[in-house]
Amino acid sequence: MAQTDDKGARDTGTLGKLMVLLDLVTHAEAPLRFTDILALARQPRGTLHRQLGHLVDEGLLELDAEGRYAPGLRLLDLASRSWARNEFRLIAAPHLAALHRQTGETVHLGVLRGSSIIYLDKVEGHQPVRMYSQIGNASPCYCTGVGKAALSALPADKLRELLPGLHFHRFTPATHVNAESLLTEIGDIVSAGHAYDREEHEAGIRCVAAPIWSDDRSFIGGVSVTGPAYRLSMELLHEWAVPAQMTARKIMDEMRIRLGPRR
Amino acid sequence: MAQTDDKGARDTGTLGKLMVLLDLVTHAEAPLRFTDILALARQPRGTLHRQLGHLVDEGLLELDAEGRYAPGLRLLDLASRSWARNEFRLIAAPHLAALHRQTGETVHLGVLRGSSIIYLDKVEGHQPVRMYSQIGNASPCYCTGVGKAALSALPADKLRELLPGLHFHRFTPATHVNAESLLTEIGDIVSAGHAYDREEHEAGIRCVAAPIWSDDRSFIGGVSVTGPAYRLSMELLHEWAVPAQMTARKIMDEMRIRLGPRR
DNA sequence: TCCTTACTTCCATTATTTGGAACTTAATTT
DNA sequence: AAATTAAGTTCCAAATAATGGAAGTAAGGA
Repeated sequence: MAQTDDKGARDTGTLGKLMVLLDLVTHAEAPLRFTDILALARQPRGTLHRQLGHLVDEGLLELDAEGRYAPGLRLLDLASRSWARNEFRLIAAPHLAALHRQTGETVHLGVLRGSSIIYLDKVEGHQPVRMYSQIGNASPCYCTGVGKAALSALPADKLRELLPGLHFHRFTPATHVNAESLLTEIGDIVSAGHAYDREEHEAGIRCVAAPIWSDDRSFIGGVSVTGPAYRLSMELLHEWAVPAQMTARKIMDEMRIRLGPRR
Repeated sequence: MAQTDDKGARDTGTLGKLMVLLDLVTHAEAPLRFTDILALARQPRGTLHRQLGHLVDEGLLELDAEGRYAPGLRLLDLASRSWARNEFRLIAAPHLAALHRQTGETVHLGVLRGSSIIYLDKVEGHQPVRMYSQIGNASPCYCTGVGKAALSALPADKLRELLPGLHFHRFTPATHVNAESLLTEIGDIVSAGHAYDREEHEAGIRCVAAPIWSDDRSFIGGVSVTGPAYRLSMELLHEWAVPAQMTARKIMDEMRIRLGPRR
């Protein structure tokens, strides 16, 4: 099993239990106190206390003077190495830059992981970029351009496995809220070769995305051109579909050369 | 270089052992095969195999089709949340932008963690930024501007604890290679209120940095103005020292307001 | 001061990890 | 093609670490 599912995070094993806890704290809006975590994690006091202690010892969590737990900086160092070495990102980078030059809009690179899209890179305009605000973020697959494009490259059996696990959240009035309508659109995306996000994740934001996959489909991602709805009409977005698909094609070609034809 | 740690990274406990392994793989130059890791980690075959399996199950490592282990993408998602919520960075961001506008050079924000500086933010010019290439990176404290500035804010007893643990690596001819010369310079930095990096970490790169600390010294970091030696003469760098110190002062003032005066 | 709430420590019990060895699979040589 | 070597995987009794109920301590009111 190459990719870990959302389900994959079993809470068995010492590491599994600790990762559940780490997720709980990192996904919170603000630092959590011991009692808050106690209410969320179904663990006895003593056990939870020691588990949090271990995570703090390792720098995965930080405990401030007011006794609140927040994500630790150790994660940053680990992640920067993960990102710096990621082969897919390294291969894609120049092609993303070219697509950005061609379109003048923000370009994203994402990879499917379980039922989430993790953004690996972003090329945007002049302003001093808040890259991290996007890179690394896990977004749902059912309401993002890259996500839906990726789903269109998923073999039918994997797609059937994935769909029941989705929890549809209505981010905007345009968000898919059930598997049926999503599945219908995925059919269209397969034929067209590209996917649109019609303000489904964030109001006022549109994108067009093209899927990227390895021959054996063990790896699936996508590239997108994103921008504000006031500037990107659906007609203009349609024009960027072909450049996006060509960029995806070039990245796939280079992956085949660099990583071998099987994958 | 293996320079991260501090007393924190004990290899006792299940999590500690797994983190040692995770560090080993993330710090490697390239993906490692099982046998490579076996040679590096002092673990029996069976034990190592199960440990790696757990890390892969949790998405902290990834195992490719050729049986090579690489850092996993789960780390990216965790880290992006750690970064997005970091209070110090959020407070500092507008002040970094202002310093960048004033100097026209690259501005860095870093925090001392053990004997490493972890870069938390970066503001640089127009080019589509490779932020992650710097953000999150752990660099040694003894050869970076932010690092030496941070050391100058460390209480004497903490500094004495830290020094013997340093492993001096001669990155360039100008790098400090022993505690004595470093200690002498730290004395100068304390008086001056700012630190220079005279091409000590990377040839051709200079910077001036000012320390940032909380009242109780539980938190120590720094801000720097960095640029190529051909453009930043030592004289020009000297001019940026005051703006850097004023930026540090503003950040500290705001931290005192937002996080309470004790810290 | 007493009372409540929040957090921390203790330790006999329980569950997980350990690691040597046997086993399977893949690659290389004869 | 068979034999040989190397690489990776699985097994299970013993060793070790995690568990969790309960008792202890500290902080913040009334």
